[in-house]
Amino acid sequence: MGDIDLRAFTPYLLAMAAETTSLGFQSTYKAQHGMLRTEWRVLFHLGQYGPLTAKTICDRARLHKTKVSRAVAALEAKRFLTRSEDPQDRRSDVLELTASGQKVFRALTEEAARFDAALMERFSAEERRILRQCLTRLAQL
Amino acid sequence: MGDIDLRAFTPYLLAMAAETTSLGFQSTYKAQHGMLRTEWRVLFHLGQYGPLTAKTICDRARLHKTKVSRAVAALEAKRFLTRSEDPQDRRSDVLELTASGQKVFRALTEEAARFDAALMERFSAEERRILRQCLTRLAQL
DNA sequence: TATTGTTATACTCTATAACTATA
DNA sequence: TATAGTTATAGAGTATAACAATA
Repeated sequence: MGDIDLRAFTPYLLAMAAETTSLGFQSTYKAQHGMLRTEWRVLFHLGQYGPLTAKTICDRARLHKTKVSRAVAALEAKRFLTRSEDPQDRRSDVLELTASGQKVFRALTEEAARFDAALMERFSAEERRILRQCLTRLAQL
Repeated sequence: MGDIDLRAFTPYLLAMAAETTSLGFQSTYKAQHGMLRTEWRVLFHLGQYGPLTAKTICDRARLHKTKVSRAVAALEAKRFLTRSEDPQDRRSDVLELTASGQKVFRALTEEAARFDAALMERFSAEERRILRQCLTRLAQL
């Protein structure tokens, strides 16, 4: 060996690309709305799919229940969501975005779409298709 | 908006792919050699490019001096590198891998090459080329 | 004055175990 | 017994400021 360059090592390249691209969007949800990454992911799922229990968010977002629990508490403190008792299972609460939470969701999804479009602008349609396909498969290992 | 899926958001996809692919290789340097990610990166640069000062590693690896400082101390404690005074600048030490450090470097680079080959096996030559090119550009933003 | 490197501090992120209340 | 959710704790990652020694 000895002829490998770290810049040719896929996990390294992925980590660098993820770090670089995340930083830009991070400022949108962090600086503008005081949210952490997990909070934004939980807010996104509630905005996109409607009222859900924490368990459902865990399954769909592939997040551990402790992360969701803390993100939900933080979003509740910011008045971005409310809880109501789940009639089918009293261990769970159904979580729902407030009007304020929905407003932030819309602002963030719009910002995300703009951000992604700006990122992808530098690639051809073919490159974008292959990039997305490769990343999706690597993420699902 | 509202029609964006988080799985179509490039920074999210990159983060997922990076996390998934990193976990596998992490066990190699962590479990087998007790190293953290930054230590492996510093060790790699010393193994690949020979004796360097901390400053040079900072520049080449794009790592902050505090991270390099702590990684160097950890690698020194493991007897993977030694310091010697830089004749040109007494603020710096020249860092050099020990025989033990070189052995670990060779083992890890071989393992990295195998790991990468196994990852890329599922893609065509064209897909690999485009993936690498896209990631390199995204990492350099 | 500026740079190299170290130490201190804080915050984010990840992972796990232990606990509660319900099922 | 098992599951939904909470709390506590520790380790890892990131970022910044302050400092000592040297340039």
